[in-house]
Amino acid sequence: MGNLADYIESYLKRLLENAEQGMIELQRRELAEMFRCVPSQINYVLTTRFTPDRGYVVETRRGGGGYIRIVRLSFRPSQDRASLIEAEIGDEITERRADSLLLRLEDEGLLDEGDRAFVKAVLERETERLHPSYRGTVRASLLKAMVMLLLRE
Amino acid sequence: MGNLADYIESYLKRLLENAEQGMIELQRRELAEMFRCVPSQINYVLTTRFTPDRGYVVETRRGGGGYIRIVRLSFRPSQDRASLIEAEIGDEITERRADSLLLRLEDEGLLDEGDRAFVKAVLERETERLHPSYRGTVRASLLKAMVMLLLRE
DNA sequence: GCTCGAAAGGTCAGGAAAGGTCAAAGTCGT
DNA sequence: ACGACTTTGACCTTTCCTGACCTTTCGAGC
Repeated sequence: MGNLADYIESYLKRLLENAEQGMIELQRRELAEMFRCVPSQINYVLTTRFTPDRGYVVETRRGGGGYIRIVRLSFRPSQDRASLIEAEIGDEITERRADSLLLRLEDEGLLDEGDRAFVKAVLERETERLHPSYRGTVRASLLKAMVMLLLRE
Repeated sequence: MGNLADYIESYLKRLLENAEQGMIELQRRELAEMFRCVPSQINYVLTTRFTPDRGYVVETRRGGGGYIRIVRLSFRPSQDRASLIEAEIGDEITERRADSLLLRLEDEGLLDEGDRAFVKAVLERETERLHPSYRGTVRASLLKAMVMLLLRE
């Protein structure tokens, strides 16, 4: 754990711990100066460490007065769960597999009947008019997004 | 949030909050003097932040006794959520309009910062690898699905 | 009424100040 | 020596702010 990216990561996480609302805002250039590295190193840290899968969202703005904002999601889908969802769903999924995944989540008590029905209905409605060859991937995107939102705490 | 445009934006929004009928009227020159900037800076703020997509309408009049009027459009009206969202998003949507809509929902207090950022991030991630000609429709599907899920309850 | 000048607001292009991207080079563990 | 991860730097895009110049409206004086 001795490289620069790790130091920057833990510095940012420390800031986040102490931040109200689990959100910090800073400038890329300043941070880079602080760690004496090129600015693009900051992007590297952000894209490898502060991803939605790991429970973070990064928003930025360019131009004068630009900034980088890191939000720590209140729902932190546990590492396992996030990667499990990712692995289970993948880049595309059939309707049958989507259904059975939803049923399984309901069985495990992670989703209630109403949520499951709602997600199922949205999946059907949003995919039916699509060209068949795109349904699988869109269904996967939709399912991942909604499940992530529902499993938050 | 450290630049002039942001300060002017939040000043105007504060005025709007306290205004009856969600409408304010002011003079460009005065406002510019107040913030010690050139008048055209006001136009910049108006065209970038108070757009119809974000839920505002701006009317102006030149000449003696000229003015700038900003009206805030509110969602709220009774119409049920689902059809309102459907109407607002439609079959496809650009990234810019999606951002505007999310900001508007946050403005209205229907979404918090974290949820907005999360939805924005998912839209970007799930959309970037797609063929450009499909992005608009997939983005619309994802946005509708997530917003409905978040506003349900 | 007309004309003209003053008093609004509008437009646009350019420079400066952020942050973004990508590929090549470097490092490190196995 | 290989592969994965890290670091760097050259070049790109977006956003902000200003200033020079343009258009519209009103009203005073003819």
